[in-house]
Amino acid sequence: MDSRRRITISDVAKKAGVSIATVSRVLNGTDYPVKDSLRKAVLRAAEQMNYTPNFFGRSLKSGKSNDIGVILPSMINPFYSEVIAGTEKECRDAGYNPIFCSSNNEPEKELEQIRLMRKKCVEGLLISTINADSGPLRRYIMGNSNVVLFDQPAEGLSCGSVGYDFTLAGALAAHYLTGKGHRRIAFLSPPLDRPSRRAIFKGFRRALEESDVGFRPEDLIVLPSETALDEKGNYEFENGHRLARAFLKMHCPATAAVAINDITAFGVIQELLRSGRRVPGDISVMGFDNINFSAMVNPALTTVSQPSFEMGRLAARVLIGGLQKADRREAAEHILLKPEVIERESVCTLRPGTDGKEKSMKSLDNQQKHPYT
Amino acid sequence: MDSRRRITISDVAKKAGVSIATVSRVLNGTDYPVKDSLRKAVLRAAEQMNYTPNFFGRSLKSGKSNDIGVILPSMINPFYSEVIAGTEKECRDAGYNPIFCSSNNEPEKELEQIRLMRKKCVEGLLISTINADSGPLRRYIMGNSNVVLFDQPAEGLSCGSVGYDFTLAGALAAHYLTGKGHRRIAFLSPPLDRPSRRAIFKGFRRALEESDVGFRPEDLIVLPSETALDEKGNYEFENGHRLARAFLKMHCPATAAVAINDITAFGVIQELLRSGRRVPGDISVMGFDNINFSAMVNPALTTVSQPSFEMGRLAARVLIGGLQKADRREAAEHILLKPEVIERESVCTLRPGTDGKEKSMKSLDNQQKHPYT
DNA sequence: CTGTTAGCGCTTTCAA
DNA sequence: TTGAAAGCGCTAACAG
Repeated sequence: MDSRRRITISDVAKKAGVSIATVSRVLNGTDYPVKDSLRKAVLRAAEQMNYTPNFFGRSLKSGKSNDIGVILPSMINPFYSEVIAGTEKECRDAGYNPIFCSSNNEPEKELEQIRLMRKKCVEGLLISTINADSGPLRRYIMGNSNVVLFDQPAEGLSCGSVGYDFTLAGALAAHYLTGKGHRRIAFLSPPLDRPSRRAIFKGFRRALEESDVGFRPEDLIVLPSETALDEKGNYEFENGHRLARAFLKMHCPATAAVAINDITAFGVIQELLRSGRRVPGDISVMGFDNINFSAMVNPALTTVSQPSFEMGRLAARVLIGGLQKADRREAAEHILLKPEVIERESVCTLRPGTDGKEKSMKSLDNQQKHPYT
Repeated sequence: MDSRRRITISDVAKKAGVSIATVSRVLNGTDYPVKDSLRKAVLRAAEQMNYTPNFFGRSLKSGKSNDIGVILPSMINPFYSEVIAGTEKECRDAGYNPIFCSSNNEPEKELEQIRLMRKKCVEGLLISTINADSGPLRRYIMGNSNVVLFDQPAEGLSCGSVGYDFTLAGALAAHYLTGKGHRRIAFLSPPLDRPSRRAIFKGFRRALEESDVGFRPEDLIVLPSETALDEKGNYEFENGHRLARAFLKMHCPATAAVAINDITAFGVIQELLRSGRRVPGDISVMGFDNINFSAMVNPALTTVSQPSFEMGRLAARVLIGGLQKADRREAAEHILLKPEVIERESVCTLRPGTDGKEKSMKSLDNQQKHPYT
């Protein structure tokens, strides 16, 4: 960054008229005893020369980088932006530097990023993996130390994790909607290839089957393939458009639709609105995630929250906690975050005994609580 | 990451029965001549031991880190998420690793991040500064090398920059709206303390004054102070709510409102809708930025684009270009990105000769082109 | 073609 | 209380 050669510790030592050892001692703020006059001289020299210690020298010597690698499927998706915010805060507060990188939803790239992080000697790794099969991951994650997985479940990896109860989330959505009087509920999703998606659907379906309303296979609308993700990354919205078109085309009689996540729900709502349907008047829509924007769209989205910021923060906390324990043989920590339904405006309550084609009522009334929390 | 001591180059050398120099040569893929049998032995040993070179050793020796620091006001704001995506792509394609960090909109923190990046010996720095006064920045940005500023203008710094024509953006919005028949247009913003905000307003006001419609001071509605930013970072939306309330309370007769950015516009629209106004039926709303979500809200937001992804990409490109030029005395590169209005659904066209209280017409018609491009 | 060796900047023993 | 010196892992100049 300087145009000139970088100032090193020995430049400072020379100027202050002391040894490099002394410089190192005062600049590292240890309680090592140094005569006050020398200490002042060092401080002044360093200040005057605008000295900045070189991390590489230090890290090479100490074997510690102070870095934590964070690998995400995407950095443009607001869900992960919120994770990043939580992670960054927690890491910096603890004196670590997070290094974020995205796998861009490509399994091979994820592995590449892991390799890169190893080269950079990160002290730990936070991963939201898209390698459904944990095999390849295992190769790079040796021992159970210093890695915590979050967001996406990964079986058979003996490392810490911060997960989310996707199954319960699906169930919560089903209960909420049936509680509002809906008897036919469509489930709208791109291919159920990720464990998280499958879990949401499983919970949703089971909750319906265990209630008196039941679930009909024709109410599951799955896209044949995911929309290709462009550079800007908002393929999920486009998925929503396609899903709504499919829904409309097959004249699905559902009075409510659950989309696999908030952005997809935005696409569904927009397409429905453009086709002349009212939301939630004609059909109610729910999402999953509760990203910031869910509160900003119109109608504001009723959704099931996945605490993104908290997840990012906790993942960092678990990792750092493990780092600081000398004893690595301790059991890895596992945390499971709970979903919660966030009531807003995109779901209407149906009057009992009707078939759902009536007018909407704002669902902001809180009278109908869901059975879980 | 391993539970055991890390494998070093000399471990590999020992196992392969060669010197460390040979290992270095084959593993770095130079065209340095090495006998084929030895090369194979090295490769095999490295593979078997799962050897990963240590960047610190390499960087210390070579003086190059391959890292590029990127400092942003926020990582949760989707505008910057898009910048990040562009930057990450460009950096990785060129073999650099971007290191993202946020100043959290705090000038002091920005400086701290710059210091940190220096310690980490980044080869260059990309900054969207919030230090309006470039004085403190200059202290850390010595020489004109290896820094490029983007997004926010900063005067008097002799480094590369990728800017955006905020003034033109403001003018474009004004022209677009007057072209649609609007004669009273409110300008809604938190305090005009940042150069970018001031520039937008300046362009907006001047365009109005130079046209036949003029600008009235009472149509500028500025919040006394910005909403405090919470951890989740969506204070701009709240600003929009407050702005709309102020607009309503003062019975502003404007038929259109321009908000300082898209998220603020979302807040404005939502509050207007909740007060019973129709958008764009009763009042049209425009934003600035064209973040991904602008297309997802209802009505979809008509806005003036600031090419975020492109900006991030270009900033990285300019920086890397400079890095690779041996001659640092060359003039720093400056790029100015142009705004463009993105027509969607939040602006209606007024029939000439009426006072704007009539019904909306979808503005998706493209008949009325704005005078710039 | 291959190996030996000198450092890169820093921390930290060890000796004074 | 201070300084000398070893050495972290790696690259590259130099010698063979």
